[in-house]
Amino acid sequence: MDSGDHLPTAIEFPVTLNYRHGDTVEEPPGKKRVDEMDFFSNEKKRSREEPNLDLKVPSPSIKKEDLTIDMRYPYTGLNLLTANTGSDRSTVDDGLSPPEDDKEGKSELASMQAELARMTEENQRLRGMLNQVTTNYNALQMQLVILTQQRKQKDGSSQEHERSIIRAMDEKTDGKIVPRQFMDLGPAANTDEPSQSSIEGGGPERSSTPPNNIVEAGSMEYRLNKNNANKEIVPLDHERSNREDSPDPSSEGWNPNKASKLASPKSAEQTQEATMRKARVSVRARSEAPMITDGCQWRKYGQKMAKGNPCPRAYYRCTMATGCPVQRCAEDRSILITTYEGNHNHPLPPAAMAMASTTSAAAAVLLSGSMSSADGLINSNFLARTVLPCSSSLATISASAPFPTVTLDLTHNPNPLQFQRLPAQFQLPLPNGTPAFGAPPQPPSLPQIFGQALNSQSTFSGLQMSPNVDGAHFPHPKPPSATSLVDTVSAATAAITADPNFKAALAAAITSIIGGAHQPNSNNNSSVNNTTSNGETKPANSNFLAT
DNA sequence: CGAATTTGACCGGCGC
DNA sequence: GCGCCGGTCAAATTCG
Repeated sequence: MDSGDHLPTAIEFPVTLNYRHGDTVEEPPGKKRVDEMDFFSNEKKRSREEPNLDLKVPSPSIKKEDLTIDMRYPYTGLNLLTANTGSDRSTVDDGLSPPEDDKEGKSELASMQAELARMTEENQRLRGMLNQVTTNYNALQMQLVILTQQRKQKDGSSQEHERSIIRAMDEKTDGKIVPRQFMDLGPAANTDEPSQSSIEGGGPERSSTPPNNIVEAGSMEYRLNKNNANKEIVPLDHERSNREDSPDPSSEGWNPNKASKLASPKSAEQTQEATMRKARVSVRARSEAPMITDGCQWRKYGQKMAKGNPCPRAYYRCTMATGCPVQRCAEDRSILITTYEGNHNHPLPPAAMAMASTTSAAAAVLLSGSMSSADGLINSNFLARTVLPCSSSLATISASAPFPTVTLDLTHNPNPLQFQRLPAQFQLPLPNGTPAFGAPPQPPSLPQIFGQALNSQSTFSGLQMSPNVDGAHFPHPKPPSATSLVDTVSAATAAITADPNFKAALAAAITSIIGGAHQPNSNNNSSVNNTTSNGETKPANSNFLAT
């Protein structure tokens, strides 16, 4: 990340949305939905939280033009407002202090001025600290670039270049080599059988879905142990209050003993899944359609009005096993935000694998630096640009959410060949190019590109579909050897077209494959595919739609 | 009539 | 301790 992109740059004021609630609502008189009540309570609270922009100058001795708002530390809450009072305040009758309090007022003024001076000094000190941090960051980035170039000169091959970048990123983290999930090429014990309930049950209904499906999707959360080379995981239930991934190993959030107790023998494998579950991949796409058809079966189980969002957030659960929270974008009803969370624990149909590879790639990029919230995000953002060199506007990474979230923004159409005509129903065509539901041939979407890339490269062992895949049989992913990995990357590189967006997409897919090829089946439901789970956004119920 | 959706209620986390 | 809020449950309703 560079300082310009990710450092907070402005104080954000709440945005008032012109939402005429109830335009399309026809409710029986006397009946009030809870969501509606929620919304209005939100409105009420929002109005309370609105910043008062009418500056009340505390004293006539302080002129408005003397007020300086220092926005360089917008999130620190320190010294945001400084005032140059100029003259002696006691000479001005502010109407509040009776004349007999002049002495007391003077002393109060003196103390305030002293405090003001202190704050100004602290402000300058913080300013200096920020400058130093920025300088250090720039120096580190320069070192990284130099290191990368040196390694590139040593070995001109593109695959070595990619690996050197990754190695450089590893070395950048506190000088320690931390194994990356997509570089961990150890053999995968990926021989678990598919979930019986998912496969032989012929697609379990929610009513018959075992409770562990729900638990697996929503209740069990794990935290990655940054400081353990084996990437042991800690159930978050035991330290939920420390979810913010404190980088400090001595902090309460990280207890090695607790971690070792709680981690299973297959901790490394579970870490893969845990990190994938921990990460969220948000996909923004322009769509007026009610839902994304990504090949999976989703069942709506709830809908809520999110705070500050005129569009309702709908919740879907994969009826094949997994669940994901989803929502629709607030600022533009034509934009669909789909948040994917967790892993499928069942085979995916080909169409679903395309999207799964997309989200998995994004999650891999995100989680490649997930050892901590601090350097992890730095690394992630760097990797987002390294692995996805042309995706600065395509992929963004956020730490604001409870889970680290990478957002794939498909709302921009950088290349008309690829994105010029997203159908009204945002569909993910089948990998063979046949659009689902008989839609006419369309330019490929990003996930479709992934799917085609995957199918065109037979060496892609991770997400590769067998040539005779028919949707009823889903091959177990084969763990690639180190050499086959190089071949894979090489083959993928050779397949990259001149289209930079295709390059970025393919790079993401490669990352996905490398990172997920050995993704274990560590949970009881025996995940077969190395993909992230898919959530899917549906449009809000028309009764709730804002206008 | 079974499946899917809707929607009011409930629960737990979290901030004040 | 209380209230807000996100997420989930489950009964009621709708749909095919």
